[in-house]
Amino acid sequence: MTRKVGRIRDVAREAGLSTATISRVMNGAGNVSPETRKRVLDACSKLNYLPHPAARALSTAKTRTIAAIIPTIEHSIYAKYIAAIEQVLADRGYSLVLAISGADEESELQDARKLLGMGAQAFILSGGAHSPDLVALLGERGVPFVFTSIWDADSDAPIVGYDNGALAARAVAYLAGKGHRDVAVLHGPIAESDRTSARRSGAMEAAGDAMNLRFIETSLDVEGGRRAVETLFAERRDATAILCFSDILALGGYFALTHLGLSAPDDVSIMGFDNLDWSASIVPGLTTIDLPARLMGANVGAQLVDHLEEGAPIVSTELDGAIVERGSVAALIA
Amino acid sequence: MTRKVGRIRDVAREAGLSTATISRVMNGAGNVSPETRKRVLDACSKLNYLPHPAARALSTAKTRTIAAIIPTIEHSIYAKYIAAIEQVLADRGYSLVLAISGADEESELQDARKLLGMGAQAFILSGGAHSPDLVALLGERGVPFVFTSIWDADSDAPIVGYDNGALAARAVAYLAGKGHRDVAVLHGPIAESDRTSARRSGAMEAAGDAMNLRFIETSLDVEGGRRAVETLFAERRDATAILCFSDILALGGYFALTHLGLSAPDDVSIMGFDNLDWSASIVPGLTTIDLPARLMGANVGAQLVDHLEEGAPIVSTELDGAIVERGSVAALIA
DNA sequence: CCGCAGTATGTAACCGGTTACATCTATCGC
DNA sequence: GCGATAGATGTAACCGGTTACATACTGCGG
Repeated sequence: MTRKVGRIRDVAREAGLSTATISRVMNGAGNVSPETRKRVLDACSKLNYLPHPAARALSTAKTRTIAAIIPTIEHSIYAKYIAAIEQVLADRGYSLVLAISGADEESELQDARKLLGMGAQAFILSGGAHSPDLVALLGERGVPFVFTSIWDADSDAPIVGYDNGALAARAVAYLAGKGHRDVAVLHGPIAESDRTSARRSGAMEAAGDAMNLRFIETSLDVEGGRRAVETLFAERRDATAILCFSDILALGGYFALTHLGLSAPDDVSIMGFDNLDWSASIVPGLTTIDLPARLMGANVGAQLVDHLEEGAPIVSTELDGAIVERGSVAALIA
Repeated sequence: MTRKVGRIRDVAREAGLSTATISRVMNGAGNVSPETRKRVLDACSKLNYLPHPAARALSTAKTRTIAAIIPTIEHSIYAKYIAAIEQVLADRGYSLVLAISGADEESELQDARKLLGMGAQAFILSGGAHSPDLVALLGERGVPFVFTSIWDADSDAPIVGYDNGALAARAVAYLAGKGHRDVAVLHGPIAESDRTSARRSGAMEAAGDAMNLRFIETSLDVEGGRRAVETLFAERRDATAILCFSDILALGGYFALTHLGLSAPDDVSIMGFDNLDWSASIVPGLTTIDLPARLMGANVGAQLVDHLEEGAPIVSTELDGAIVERGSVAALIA
């Protein structure tokens, strides 16, 4: 009934050798004569042998599996980032197990427990807000983990990410440099992301008294951006620029403007955050902050593999973002 | 050095019982007296015990892990679908291992081998074009798999998906009903997706001699859509409608129109495929075909778990799409 | 008072690899 | 010609659970 899959024993019998030799060939280790190696490989392919992963994991204590827990996969910025992780892990012979926690610390902890119970050897976490139990759980078991998408020079835990506050400040300074004093700042739910609050603080600080920032919290999707901008303009049009803490919101902003018969940058300037792939194609091109999502994924993936394979230390790394200027922000003539 | 993690033996010693009893409690099976159960649970939490996944997998031959191989994660339609799969698997105590194959049959086969060697108990594949070796590999090992995103009533393998040809035909018929005769059809690289060719055939068939379809192949991203539409209008404007086989392309199309100073649906009608979440927010709202990505993910995930847990048969299921009418298609007055 | 059924628990074989150690053979230096 | 050494291969313990089977104890009917 159950189709018996070949075991190492069968290969050994087929090749007339011991299981130890088969194992040596499979792992490319030890001294094996060329003829023997060939005999083994022939037997393997004849029986279509694939080592039993659990058995191997049991004796070596290695699963070659790394877990990532993200709040959502439905924003392209995460998709890019996950794609980069998957790619580097795959190149190194590792697998990515994914859990989507929905920005809830408690369910993130549950996910981690499950993934641990599935053999994950390392964890990639998003942001810096996590249940203390989670950190304790991983620490206690000696499972390496790294926080991503944020930067905090004082963090005890390894971090690979960018400084959200500083980048937001840079965006505000950029707008200030273009002569904008009144800017509406759109962002997603603060409660759901420490990145959002970091960006808010950074923007606030950079603005100081010289500028008038108006923060608007909305849902983190295109419709949220659209609604916010429509509401903003329905009330009173007192902002010369709209800074969106996600390109997603900016896209909604464009739609709102179209709907109102207005357009950027003539009627109002608009600036994003993320540099999603359509932001160069939209008309006018969206001036935004490029986040190194891909680089971040590749970096964290490579570091974890190096750590697991060779015990290399995980070094916290601050990645930089960059303003990419396109046509959506006007210079105000004072 | 290496922090020893508690084993079942340690729990047994701590509780003054045998490993068999601990195991029985951990798995909720067999007859265990209430007091004993409590003693075991206390010992577990005291030692912070978590069963070793590989050991468990080795003796039970179950890893509670399901693999999905997708061509890319960077189109929201896949992200939605993956999110749905992850959710249902997580609810059932399963994990999702993800591989991104980039639409290449050979690397898909490699991925599958790796995932198999990682303990995946079932596979979720995209589309119907796969290496015969892949199907053979899975079949031989008795690993269940299902194709998704397509529908083929004659397929031997289990399929959960929608009929791309029929849906494209429906879109064409819809445009015909609105009086359109000349329509440009934008799509991604044919070589990369059997869904695309299915849609082409369906559209062609529905059009027959009554309509004049002009197929344009472009890269499957916003910029690709934009370029295609700009080129189209630069040459000669002979189409009254643009049918995009992905909302992504339609978005680029909108941008192109804006760039050219034109607008839908007055100057040209535009229709999409996918019903991505921004398609209701764009102005004018995009008339498109809603694909049941979420439902598909949930269905295939649930079926595979049921199959693995209870041996339930996997039943091929055709899911339906639906035209959602918004404002981007004009009715032509003949 | 005996035997049987049912419940609770323990014993140990087993899952399929890896690998330390043992064994055997061939080669080399002197 | 002999011991030392290196290379090739085999033996068996071990990784940490699960589970069939054995055992011990309890209560009940006859």
